[in-house]
Amino acid sequence: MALVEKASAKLEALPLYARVRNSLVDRMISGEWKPGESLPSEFAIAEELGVHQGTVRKALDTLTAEGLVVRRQGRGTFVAEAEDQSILFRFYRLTRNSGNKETGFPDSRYLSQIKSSASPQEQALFGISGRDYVWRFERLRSDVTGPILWEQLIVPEKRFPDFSEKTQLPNNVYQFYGANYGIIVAKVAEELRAVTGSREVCDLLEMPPASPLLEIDRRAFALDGKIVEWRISQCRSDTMHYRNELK
Amino acid sequence: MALVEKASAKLEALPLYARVRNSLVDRMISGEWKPGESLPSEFAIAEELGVHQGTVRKALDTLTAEGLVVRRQGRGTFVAEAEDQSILFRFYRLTRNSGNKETGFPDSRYLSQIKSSASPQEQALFGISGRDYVWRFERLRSDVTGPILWEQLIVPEKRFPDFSEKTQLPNNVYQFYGANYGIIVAKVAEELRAVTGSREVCDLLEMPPASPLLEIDRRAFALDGKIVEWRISQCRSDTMHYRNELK
DNA sequence: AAGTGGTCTAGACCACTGC
DNA sequence: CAGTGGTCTAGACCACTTT
Repeated sequence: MALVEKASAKLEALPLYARVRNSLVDRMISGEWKPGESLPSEFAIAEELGVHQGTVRKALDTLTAEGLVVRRQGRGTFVAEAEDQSILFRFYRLTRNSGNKETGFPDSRYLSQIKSSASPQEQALFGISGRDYVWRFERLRSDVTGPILWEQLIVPEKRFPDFSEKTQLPNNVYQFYGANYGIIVAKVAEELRAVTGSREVCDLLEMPPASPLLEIDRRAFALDGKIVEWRISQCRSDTMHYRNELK
Repeated sequence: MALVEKASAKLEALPLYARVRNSLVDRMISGEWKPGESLPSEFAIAEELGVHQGTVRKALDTLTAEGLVVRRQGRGTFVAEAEDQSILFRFYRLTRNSGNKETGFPDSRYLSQIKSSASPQEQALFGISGRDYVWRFERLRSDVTGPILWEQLIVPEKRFPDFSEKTQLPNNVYQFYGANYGIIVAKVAEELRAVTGSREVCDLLEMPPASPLLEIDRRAFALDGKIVEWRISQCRSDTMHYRNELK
């Protein structure tokens, strides 16, 4: 039952706490603990794996730093939900320019929602074949002041088997992925560019044609390292900006 | 000599390791240890402050996570330099689009360099008065393929007393701040927008007039929490993009 | 009161660096 | 070889949450 024989530990590449961390991640991937559910206590994990509680703590500290679990004193350790660490700042960096009025979380209007075969680029991105399908969503996000951004969202059908033309994506899609498919978004990579808005998008955003827009090309990675979502957004840049803090 | 009486620890708001961390940061701010210099060993700090070595380790782990120190097994603990954690990715997120040819670190050509009184916005930003001065640098950064970005860089004279019209800023200004003024840039906040390039900037960047440019408004914070540099960059967005990874 | 995570001390041993 | 940071165990006590 021990995670590894301690005698062989010296031969292993990774320190013990890192192997504990990995074994916990594996069990999250397998779905043993879904987002929002609690993990066993430090002592329980330590006993199960045959290591000291302090070593388990270090593994859990690592997971906390990675944002994969949330620990609450007196309550327990929980698989992080997309809600935790305030999605608004974790994955949503767009902010109104000033007059910091809270305009609330943006609402989404879906413009289209179709299943189609994966393009070569999508095949490469998602690691799927030409016979596989992807779902493409096109939506317009607005807050009380009006339209903010236009967005195309693409996911591989394989990982979201029972989608249909009627599937309603909620505002917080990452929580939706977690709750319904056990998919934990562990990392997001974004590329930002300034582009000239097409006539169609400018119309949707209620801007003059050829306005400069902030384009965000985002890939969301699941715990297993594979891309589960590709998203291209074009955002008004007159009233909004993208915030980033580097430490 | 002890950091705090342990008896009074219960009354303190912060845990011991956090107070150790803060006292170490204070000494970095005071200039006792400058960027690149080494701190005392864990045991030495522990003895000096009258705490256990494990507590000092936790404080140093925190500082490592914050990027303020770098630890090297067998050698010691060093105040982080701007070079550490590879400046290219820490504070320089601009990358060529594809054909990932390494085009090298961009070179800078200075277009102007003047001292002038602080505008109201600059007074607020830097916390200085209307009688204080700022230095404004305007530069064009290029790599082997040509111009990449135009940039205006503003620093308060107070913190950089012996600047002159002849001061040559090196490419890596943060290392320069550290080595020459003991200023450790602890945090950088950026706001990104898409803008329409002015005729002058488009000319400098060798782009058609009114091209969409990626504008980056950046404030650099020193260890003491004050802003030490304000920078506005406008970057070509046809060949370059801004990369960001959210975890 | 019992169970959880958070802090702090204690000490052993390992791995790496530089003399 | 001595000195550094890195890992791992061990156990005490505290703070918070739930029952």
